[in-house]
Amino acid sequence: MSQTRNTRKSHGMVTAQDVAKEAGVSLTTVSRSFSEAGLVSKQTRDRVLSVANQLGYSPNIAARVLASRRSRLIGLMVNNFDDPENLNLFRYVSAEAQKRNFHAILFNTSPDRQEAGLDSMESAMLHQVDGLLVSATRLEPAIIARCASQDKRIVIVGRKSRRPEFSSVYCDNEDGAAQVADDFFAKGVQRPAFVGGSPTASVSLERRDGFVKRIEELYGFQPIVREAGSNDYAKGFATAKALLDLPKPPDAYFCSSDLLAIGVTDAISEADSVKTGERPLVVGFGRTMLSRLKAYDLASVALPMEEMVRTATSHLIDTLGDARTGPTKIVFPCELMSPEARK
Amino acid sequence: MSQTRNTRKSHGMVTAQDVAKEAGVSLTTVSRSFSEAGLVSKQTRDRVLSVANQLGYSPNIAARVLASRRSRLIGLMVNNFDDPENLNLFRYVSAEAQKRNFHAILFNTSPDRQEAGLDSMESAMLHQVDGLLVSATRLEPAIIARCASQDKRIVIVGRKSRRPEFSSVYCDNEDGAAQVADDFFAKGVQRPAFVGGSPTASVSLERRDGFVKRIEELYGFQPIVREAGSNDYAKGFATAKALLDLPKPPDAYFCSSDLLAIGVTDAISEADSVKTGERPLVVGFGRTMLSRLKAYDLASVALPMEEMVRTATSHLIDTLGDARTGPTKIVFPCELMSPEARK
DNA sequence: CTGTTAGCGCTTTCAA
DNA sequence: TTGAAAGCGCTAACAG
Repeated sequence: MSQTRNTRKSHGMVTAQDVAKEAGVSLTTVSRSFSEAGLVSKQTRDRVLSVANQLGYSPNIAARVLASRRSRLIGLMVNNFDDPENLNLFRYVSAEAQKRNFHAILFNTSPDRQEAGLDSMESAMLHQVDGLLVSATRLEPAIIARCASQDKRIVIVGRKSRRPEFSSVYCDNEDGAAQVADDFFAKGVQRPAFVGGSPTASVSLERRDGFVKRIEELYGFQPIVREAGSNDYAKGFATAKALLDLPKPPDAYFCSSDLLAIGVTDAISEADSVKTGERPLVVGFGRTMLSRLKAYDLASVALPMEEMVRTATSHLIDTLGDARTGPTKIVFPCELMSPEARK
Repeated sequence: MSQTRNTRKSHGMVTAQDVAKEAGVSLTTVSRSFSEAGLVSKQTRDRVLSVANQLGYSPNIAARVLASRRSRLIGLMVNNFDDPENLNLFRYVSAEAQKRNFHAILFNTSPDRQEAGLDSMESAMLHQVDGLLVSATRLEPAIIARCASQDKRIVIVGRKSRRPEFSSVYCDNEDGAAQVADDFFAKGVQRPAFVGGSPTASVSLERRDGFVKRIEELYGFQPIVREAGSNDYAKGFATAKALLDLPKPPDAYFCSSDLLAIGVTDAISEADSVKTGERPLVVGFGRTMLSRLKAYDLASVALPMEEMVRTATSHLIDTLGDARTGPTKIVFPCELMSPEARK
């Protein structure tokens, strides 16, 4: 190979080669000194590291990825940017990933983007993400196929995966919803209603199904069910408005998220029908910051968001290595909490 | 070179080489067919692309990054995961980046993480991010130094950069705050107060300074100033509580964020002193979802979040190429809006 | 424990 | 317009 260049490459980047030369060891030894395993004597390693430090060397990730076929990058696919709670997804995924020397690369798959899901998936693949964390919502079949074909490890966080090939980490949405039904029943609710978010979002569906099922068991009839269309405040508001116009409006609303519940609550506060009569119950889901606002002080089903997200992230990272740990489901419990409950 | 392997590498990945062979062209031509520029005849290109497609080829990003020294990755450094508004940062950065075939890689620099700022910076460098988008808060000097040394392009979004070497895209926080002062004055407020978030966050400081300055001009004295400590609901609540216990509590609160304002409002609602007298004014900043909640219906200074974030992102991407476009400042106007104002 | 030797898959001069 | 060749900087067998 023509060594027409001098030690420092034209780009001014110090390479492992430079360090090797300077420390009087081989390139391999430098490489090894930078990988965790103890393939190198502490003595040599220390020297290498110190020389590297002196020279201002740091390994080139791209080269590492190319050679090792591992990127230490996990793709984070998210499509809901309306629910404030999703901020916690970013927070804990990034925190947990970084703790383990991984990083999250963001894929916005929200439906209002042109090149949504599948394209993101492609990009993700190209970026050699080691694994994929998919937030709550439904995956398009095309995407699923694409993943499967690459047998990338995928963990779905927030909802149960129907596809057996994916792991998922979630809370027991059905059970949480059933608790609400029980509560309604115990409180003598007559006309229970469910207000869901996006009818394609599994989380919302799971909560709906759990609720409907238990209501049927308890009451012998189905609750009123409305899908707001998406998980957002205005939609919750509008949906409740419509419900309040019914001849006999519901006397209790179970909403598939706190965000919707806030909207529903506000609609109720405005309604004339309510000002005269009894105030209907409203229960949300998530026990997020929103449910804690004093002005609402909403009953809500609590779920261990941080633990869920961290678990999902570390589970993903942990199982990247083993060819087949097989898809796993990790379930966390939910618990309906009244607003007074201090946490 | 020993060609001991067959066409398809052991890893089952189709390479540009494979495509070249199959299409009867050179590796170079394949590469060129995949880069935008028209360095290749339409005819050849089409053939290459079709063959590639047939073979299921897609370029390996790591190799591309290694060879080209460009990653099409922008680092997004964020340290506030409490303010729901920050979700919009993720939303619009990722949307805008993806639109331009870039991706955002997330760096959580929140102070509660051990290996916060500087380490993230290191990682960012290693990941060969082409540029860095830094959200509103203050940058540590060490980080600044590190960036400068690599002369990476950096854009600060949400606040004015004090360092001349960085570009920033922000709204005129001082002016927005001054508008609030004017409003207070016009409404006959007697004892104005400012409630800030983190005293190290420039956004909060800019808003404070703008407010204090104008109040002084109008009133000839300084408003009461309190720093909640961080931009979060509970802190806002607690701060207002303390203020309400003063012998002569403020009759108007300007808060550096809607989140704080909500907390302040709730504290006020609870206070005995208020139940009897006049209800003090509360004004927030951002005109976020929170300020629109009917239960609060908060006056707030509106800022063009989407435009700001998108502009910052595309400005960053646009200026990656040119060695020295020189740091730029792009300012958007703010406007105080009363709750009634429909938007 | 350390070094040698091949690449990983792509971009990029330089020549044709 | 196309191709040949030389790496980008690192990892990973395989020896020793």
